[in-house]
Amino acid sequence: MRNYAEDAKVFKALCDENRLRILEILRGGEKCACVLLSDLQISQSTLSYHMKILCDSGIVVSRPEGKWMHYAISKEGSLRAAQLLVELTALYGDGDSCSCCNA
Amino acid sequence: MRNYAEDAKVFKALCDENRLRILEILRGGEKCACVLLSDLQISQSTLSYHMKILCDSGIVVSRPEGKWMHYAISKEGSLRAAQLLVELTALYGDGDSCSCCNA
DNA sequence: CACTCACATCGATTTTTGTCAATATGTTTT
DNA sequence: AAAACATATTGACAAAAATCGATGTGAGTG
Repeated sequence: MRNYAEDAKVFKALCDENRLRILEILRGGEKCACVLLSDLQISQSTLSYHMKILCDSGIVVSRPEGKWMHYAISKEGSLRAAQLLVELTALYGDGDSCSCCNA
Repeated sequence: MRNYAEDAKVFKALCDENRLRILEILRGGEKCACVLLSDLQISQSTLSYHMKILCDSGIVVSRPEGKWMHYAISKEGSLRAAQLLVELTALYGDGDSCSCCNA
């Protein structure tokens, strides 16, 4: 039995344009919030909001260092997300048609 | 240069509980709308709305047959989605830290 | 210890998404 | 051609998500 709400959370992280932009930046390696903020046209509170969603999904991990926050793509989290996607769309059995209507 | 809106569309298809339930049903093979409708506690118009989103994402394909509509998971679409996820989270270069703050 | 700086949280607002009933469209059957 | 049926679309509304300014929190600095 699946927890659809939990599964959906992972993909919610990926369905906002700004969060995809953030990931694009993080693909180059770990970045601190100030870099992200200067690259995106959003306010500081909005960035914080998005980073929370990305971290909660497991795709991004954070590392506090003094008063700065560093963010990076999590290889494990990304892999889990990709595996989840594959699972959710994998056919099982022989996948024959239903015969409810066109019988 | 990426089209984030287009990329996001794929994942939007996966971030609603009802759409994940629909996919779970379709994993067993092609189904017509009436089967989906009877399995889910949603109205006919709501089902139609969700199917449109799933089809637009490429993850599901539809096949009209007379007055009935058959839906199935698209292997190609699913694969593209999984590849997209991998791309969007793939690190490039050596992925070293930024040195903007903690210099 | 007061001050500053970076980030998180809160409250309010706007935008987007999901939902349904009603209606339109298109197909089959009589 | 009309009736019946399956699905799509529309319009209205409710719920959720994104955004920002203001404020709170906690770490470094003078």
